[in-house]
Amino acid sequence: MPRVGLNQQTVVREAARLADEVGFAQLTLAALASRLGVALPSLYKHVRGADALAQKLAVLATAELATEMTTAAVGRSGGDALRAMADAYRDYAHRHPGRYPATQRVPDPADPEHIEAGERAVNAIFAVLRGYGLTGDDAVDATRALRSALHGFVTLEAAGGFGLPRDVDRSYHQLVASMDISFRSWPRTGG
Amino acid sequence: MPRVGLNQQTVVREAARLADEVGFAQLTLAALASRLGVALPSLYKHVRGADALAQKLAVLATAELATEMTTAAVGRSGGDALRAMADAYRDYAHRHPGRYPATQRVPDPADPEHIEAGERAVNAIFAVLRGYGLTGDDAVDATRALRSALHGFVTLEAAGGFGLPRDVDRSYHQLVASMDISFRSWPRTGG
DNA sequence: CAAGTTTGGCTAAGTGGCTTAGCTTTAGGG
DNA sequence: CCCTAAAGCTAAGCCACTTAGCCAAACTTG
Repeated sequence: MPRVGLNQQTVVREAARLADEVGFAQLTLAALASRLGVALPSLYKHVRGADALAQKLAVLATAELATEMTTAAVGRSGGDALRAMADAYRDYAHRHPGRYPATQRVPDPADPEHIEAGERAVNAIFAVLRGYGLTGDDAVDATRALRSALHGFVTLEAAGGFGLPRDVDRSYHQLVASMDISFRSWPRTGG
Repeated sequence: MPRVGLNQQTVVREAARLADEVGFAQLTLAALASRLGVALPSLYKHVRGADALAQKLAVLATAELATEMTTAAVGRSGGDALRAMADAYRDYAHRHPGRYPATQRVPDPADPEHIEAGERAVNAIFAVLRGYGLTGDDAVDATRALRSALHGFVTLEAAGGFGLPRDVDRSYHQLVASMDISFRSWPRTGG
């Protein structure tokens, strides 16, 4: 049997591509193996199992998303930065419908790369909020609010939860605009 | 074989209880059958399969949630109504961690009960927004924003996505307060 | 109350996913 | 050139869902 020459990285990368094509929930070791041209159990030489694969995919996707959020906000501030980051966020979810859900997995404390990626994403948001003068507890609250709004919107959109004909892009822009207003007049707690 | 006397309603109700105990993702026909004291295939006399069960559970949970949201807002208006409804929403997700995820399934057009439940939930939100003077396209956008924020928060919270020590209840209240501010000064489009 | 019918239970069997065990063969290093 | 580590394989088992087909309980009706 000629060797295909896989390693963990190639396996995870192909899993990401496959997930984007068929959906995160339909990402299966069987499909991945056949896509890579090996028998299913061969994958276990590179990943510890289905759950570990999802975990590694989470790292990959979180890192990508963090990078795109950071890049979008660079050189901007205030509402400009917020809009750019929010657009980058939703854009990523659109371009990578299979990877995006993976990013919601809570970072594995045993995986430094995962921790780092998660921190980069949060720090990108923190940096934007600093432009609104939000720090400390206020920044934590505002970060949670922003993550909730963006994640919620993107998730509902992907699930087909927005039934009415009203344009979805516009709704998103309104949501971001309303967050901008909120951050300007955030109820300060002095944290 | 003595009959247990199941019907679709008892099956779905027990599924809801079981989901709350073990989690929606761990809700399995095998576990449900053993809980009900029958063999697994017997369930097929009452439900068409695992997917249909999830669908029926979605109807049950959506109807419950819609009722609680509506009840919470009754007799209140403006920020009062918003806070009451938001609290009811998160409270439901806390009390029914297995049912809540089921509510995210998009209503089945072929199931009038499901459609009705979904409409009741949306109408509850619409009613609250009317208190802010939001109607037409503005109300659609604002509804999407509110649903996104609440769903996103509750989902991230349930997933353990809020790592920092900052109190989560307070963050939620801040989020709701910020939505209140947003709705007061919603960027009108004249829809 | 008896007979017939409906129906809610059952067992058996097949599919597809994940996982482990253990073998073989390739590829690379001494 | 041989030896070892690793990358592939097959076989086999587990668990979930699903379908088919049987049997007995309960209801309906004369």
